[in-house]
Amino acid sequence: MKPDCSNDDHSVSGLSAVDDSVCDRAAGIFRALGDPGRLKVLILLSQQEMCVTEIAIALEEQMTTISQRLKLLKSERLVRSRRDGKHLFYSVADQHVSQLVSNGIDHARETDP
Amino acid sequence: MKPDCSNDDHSVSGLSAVDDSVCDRAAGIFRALGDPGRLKVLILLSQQEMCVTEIAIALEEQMTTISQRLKLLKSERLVRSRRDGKHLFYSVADQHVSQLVSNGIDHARETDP
DNA sequence: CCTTCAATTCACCATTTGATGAAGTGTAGG
DNA sequence: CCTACACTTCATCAAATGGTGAATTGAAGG
Repeated sequence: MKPDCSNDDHSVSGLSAVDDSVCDRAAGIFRALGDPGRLKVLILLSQQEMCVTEIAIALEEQMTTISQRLKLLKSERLVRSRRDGKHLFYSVADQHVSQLVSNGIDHARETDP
Repeated sequence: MKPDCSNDDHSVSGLSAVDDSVCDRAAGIFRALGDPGRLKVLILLSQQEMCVTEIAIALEEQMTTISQRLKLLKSERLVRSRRDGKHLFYSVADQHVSQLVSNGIDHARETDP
């Protein structure tokens, strides 16, 4: 039974008919970005490829903490890693990710402090 | 002390020098988007203005659940509300929000299933 | 092989989160 | 004013989350 305020549907943006699995995946991505610690890692990696120790030093955190964050970011395919000798170098998975992060930061800046 | 893998900084994108408070705010926004339930509400509202009851029916959830989600989304300034008689109509705060959601969905679709 | 450095995994903890039902606002109509 | 409807707030609780130190894996170099 429809409530008396119901409106007839007229889809607008490219957001109509979003598959549940796609929705879950998108939420997973946003969730991964939704922690200041992980976001800082991504901001760093948007600027340059870095190894775990470097990130830990830059953010003044324990290496194990950074490793955990990277694990989650990687499980959402937001970062990639490449081994070089003893080091594992991480970088943003693709330009799309930096874009997403950048958009979020922009929006954060635009809405009144 | 620098690790032997250290690289000289050469900022690239518009993401260098991100204020801590901005970072926290951006993370807050992403966190709000990072739940399938809330994301579904936003996807609905990206298409049209709706009252709480309508949203609850559309998503087959309890009204109190939807109300809680809307409260969080509003606290992050992702949605606006407007009263009309007994009804409270909610809509996306601005086009930027739909854009952000849309980008996330796109990214979710692009990365292999 | 043995040691060292880099990084991950594991187990544990406190904290946060999200749904839920009961109770409380607030608006309109009789 | 009193009732009905629309919605929010509150308190509760199980589940998920994030950081931490100890133990583990993995790659050089002697």
